Amino acid sequence: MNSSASGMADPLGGEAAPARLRNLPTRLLALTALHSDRLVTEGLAGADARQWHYAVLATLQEFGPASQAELSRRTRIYRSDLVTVINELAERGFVERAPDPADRRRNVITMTGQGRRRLHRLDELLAAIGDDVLAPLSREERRQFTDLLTRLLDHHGRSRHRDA
Amino acid sequence: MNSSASGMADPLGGEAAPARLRNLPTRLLALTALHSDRLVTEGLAGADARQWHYAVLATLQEFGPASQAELSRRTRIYRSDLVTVINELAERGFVERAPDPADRRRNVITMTGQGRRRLHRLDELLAAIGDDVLAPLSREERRQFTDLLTRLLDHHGRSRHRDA
DNA sequence: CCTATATCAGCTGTACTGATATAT
DNA sequence: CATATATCAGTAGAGCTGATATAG
Repeated sequence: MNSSASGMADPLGGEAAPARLRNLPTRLLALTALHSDRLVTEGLAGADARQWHYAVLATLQEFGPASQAELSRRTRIYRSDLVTVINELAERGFVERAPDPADRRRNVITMTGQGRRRLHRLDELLAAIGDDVLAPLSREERRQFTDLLTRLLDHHGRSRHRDA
Repeated sequence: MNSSASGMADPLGGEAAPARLRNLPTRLLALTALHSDRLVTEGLAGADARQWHYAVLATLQEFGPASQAELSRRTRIYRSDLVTVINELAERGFVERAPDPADRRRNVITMTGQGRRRLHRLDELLAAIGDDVLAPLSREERRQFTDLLTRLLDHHGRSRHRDA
């Protein structure tokens, strides 16, 4: 009656998780983020967009034309993945890619007027999705929540673990 | 070692992200979770374990022997993936898989003594990792943080998934 | 010579879907 | 027949790595 006739992990009729899991902060964080990501991805997909599109357009808006390498640094999108993202944005007329005459290794990515309009549309969309994700929290709690996340991120951003 | 000679997205010397991204709650959540997941995965890998192992052992400890379907419902691990997880745990002697004589569609999964010891070891490990992830927060802030996450999860659990 | 850039090809692990054999 | 279980095969997208051609 409930659901799982295929290999599904019980969307609807789930039984209770053990206390160890219910109270594990890292797990709560992972599950919340998973759900949030899903809402964001679905919401953007409905407008033929992806998170990475927004990240690139927002960066161009704030810092002006930039090379792909710079966009990579600011958005944390891998340069290899950025190629595709810029392709998608260029196909849709939101950015233009042109070789940099001053440094011919680089492409200069510039946002178009359409891209600017697109960014504003995505601003609205993401605000709505954010409201949905944070729905159960009061305004003050939302402030708290983003503040705590920012502090966690800052802390870990300073201490990088990469090597081994 | 510090920065990008290959296709890397700026481990260390990243330039500032635009305000739109720095303030986007869904993005903060995603990045924090990504980092947390990485610490958890690495920490557990150092002990030849995975998050799913812990979820299954914790469930068995709290609710006793169970079928794979029940474990799937309680842990949210897909049944198809549970097969592998149980294999791994069984190989290591932490659980036993036996056909259920009362319902021969089922396997009954039972935790062994070794499994119990393993669970306690992972409890300690995860507590240490959690401390690491939440390091910059005071005890009261940690409480707040997990409380906010729980409320978000509960809220959304009614519509899409279920936990409790 | 060494480094940075853009691009390409590919890997890994996670979440998820679909199908099947078997049992109830 | 309809449903539940365990298993297997496979997909989609994210995050990441390595290599290469080219430019500084």
